[in-house]
Amino acid sequence: MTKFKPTDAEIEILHILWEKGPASVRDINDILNGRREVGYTTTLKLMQIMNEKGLLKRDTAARTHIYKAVAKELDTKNNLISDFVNMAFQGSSMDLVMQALGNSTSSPEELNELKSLIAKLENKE
Amino acid sequence: MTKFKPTDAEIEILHILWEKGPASVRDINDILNGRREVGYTTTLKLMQIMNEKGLLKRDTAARTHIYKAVAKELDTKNNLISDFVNMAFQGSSMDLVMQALGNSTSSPEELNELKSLIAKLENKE
DNA sequence: TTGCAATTACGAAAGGCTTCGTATATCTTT
DNA sequence: AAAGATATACGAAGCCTTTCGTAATTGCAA
Repeated sequence: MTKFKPTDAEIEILHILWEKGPASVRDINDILNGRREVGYTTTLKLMQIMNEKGLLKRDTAARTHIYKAVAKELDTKNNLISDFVNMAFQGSSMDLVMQALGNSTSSPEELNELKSLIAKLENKE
Repeated sequence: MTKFKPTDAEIEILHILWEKGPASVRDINDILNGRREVGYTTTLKLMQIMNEKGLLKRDTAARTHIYKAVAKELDTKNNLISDFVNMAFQGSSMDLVMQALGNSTSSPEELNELKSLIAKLENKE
C-alpha cells in the first residue's frame, strides 16, 4: 500500500477526476475556473506533477493527454483522515467523530444511517 | 471570532499548552524532545511566531518568558475540522464522520457515548 | 567579579506548494 | 501554405513553514 499524500490543490483535482472520470487538462481547468480563476498552465503543471508522483496516470496517445486518477478515493480519504486524526486529535478517531458530529447539522436520515453503522460495528466484536 | 489557522508544528505546541497549562520554551522543548529531536531555538522561534500571530500570549516579566495558549481548544479543533471537511469531503461532515467511524476500532463504551450524542441530536430537532 | 550557562532576538537557509511566463510543437481554419 | 489557436514542457518566482546558527543579554556560581 503506497502512501498517498496529496496536497490541497491536488485533492481538488482528484475529486473532479473521481467524479467525472478521465479528463483532459482543459476539462479540469474549465471546472476549476467555474469556482475561481486559475491559469491553464497552473492546472497543467499540477497534473503533470501528480502524474510524476503516481497520483494520476495519463494517456499520451493523442495530442491532448487524458488523465485519470490512480489514487483510490476511499484509500486516499482514509489516509487523510489518519493524518488529520494524528495531527489534531492525537490519534483518537472517536474524538474526531464526536466533535465533528456534535458540530454538524444532520438530518434524521443521516443519523439513522449512522446508527446502522454503529449497529454493524457492535456486531463485529 | 478570529480565524485561527495554526500549522502542524503549531498545533503540536498548542496541544501541550492545552494540557499542561502555561509553560516556558524550555518546558515545551523538553516535551517535544521526548518525542523527537528538536533544536531549542526552533521551538523558541515557533513560539515567538505564535505569539505574534496571537495564538499564544506571553508573560515577559521574568527573564524566562511564560507562554499560554490564547487559541481555545474547542474552537481551534472546530476550525480544523471545518477546513478539513471542506478540503477532503466537500463540506459534508457526515461523510467524514461515517468514514472515520467505519475505519476506527472503537470500544463498546465509546460506541455508547456516540449513541448518547446521537440521541441528544435527535431530540434537538 | 569573572566566567559559564541559559535565554531571547534575529536573520536566513532549505524545502515544499502554487502560480505563471515563455518556448516549442501540433492541430485547424482559411 | 500561412496564421491563429491549442497543447505540452520547463523553469523559476513568491510564499509559507520549519529549522537552525549566531549574537546579544541576563542570571548564576565559583
